[in-house]
Amino acid sequence: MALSAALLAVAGDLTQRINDGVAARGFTDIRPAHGFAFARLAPGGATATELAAHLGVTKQAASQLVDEIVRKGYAERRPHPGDARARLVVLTERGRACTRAAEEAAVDVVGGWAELMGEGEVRALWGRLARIAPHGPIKPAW
Amino acid sequence: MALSAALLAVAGDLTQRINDGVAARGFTDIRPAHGFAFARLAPGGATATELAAHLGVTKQAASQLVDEIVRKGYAERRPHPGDARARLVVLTERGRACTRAAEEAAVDVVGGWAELMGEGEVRALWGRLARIAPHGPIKPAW
DNA sequence: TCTATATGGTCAAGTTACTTGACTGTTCTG
DNA sequence: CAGAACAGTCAAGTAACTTGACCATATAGA
Repeated sequence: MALSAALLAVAGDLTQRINDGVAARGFTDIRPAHGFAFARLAPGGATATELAAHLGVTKQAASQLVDEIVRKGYAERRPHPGDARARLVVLTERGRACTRAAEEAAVDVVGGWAELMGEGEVRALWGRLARIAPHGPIKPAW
Repeated sequence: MALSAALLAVAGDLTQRINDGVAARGFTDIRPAHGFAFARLAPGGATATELAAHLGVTKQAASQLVDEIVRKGYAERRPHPGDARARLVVLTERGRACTRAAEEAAVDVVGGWAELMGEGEVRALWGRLARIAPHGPIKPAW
């Protein structure tokens, strides 16, 4: 159970720091959940239902999240080529800028880890984590 | 950012599996957050304010959580020896049984990891995590 | 000691990020 | 070309928090 707490502590700390870094770069109106949505949208966009599956929430919740990021100018809805029911959600330039800010912030934080334990160790840690739960839920379950 | 997602995936997966294991052992009316509260209460109890600090929530939220676990029979409030303002929250036998169930479930899950990557690797992983964010937030920040 | 401030806890109300349920319009399947 | 499956939306409900106001006790300073 201590291992579980350690994992949560690291995940929570990292998420918080990245969010702080993103806010420090001028994007103060978004939450970490939006960042994980951006990650799914970045390579070519996605539908609301795909986003829902990625985040582990209902399609209604995903749709609400899309409403919000569209309203705030981070994404836009386009007609889906090849499926008239669906709408493709794609990032705007602002959305891509925010995603870059998140990447920068993540590099900063993980760089701090590298000072603590060495670059190779960080890579090894990453590799092990990726093998344990490759399709685990992104959102918290509690 | 992929590292962040991997961490969250593992933390979420582990938390979920432990909770499922606890439910399978007959404790179906609690959430992971309660488990983290139990971990703080187990060695001699704690006040609501201490619990709030441990979980990273307001004292009101902690107090509500205590109300709930008291109502469900997992803990009880006692007068605090040496501070008439405070009340010491201690686990009941049911609370301790639930904590043991959580430990068992955790052992099961982490045992699965050991099959995947070896016992030594799991220990190494644990050690590194503990060094990265020894006082990170237990609760999700998003 | 007495007073001022800090602290532990509770009560009440408000907020937010979800959920469930019902519905429309479009696309697959046999 | 009917009927099931699916993308999306609208509306309402809910759970787990939050903020704010308050009381009782404790601690520190004059």
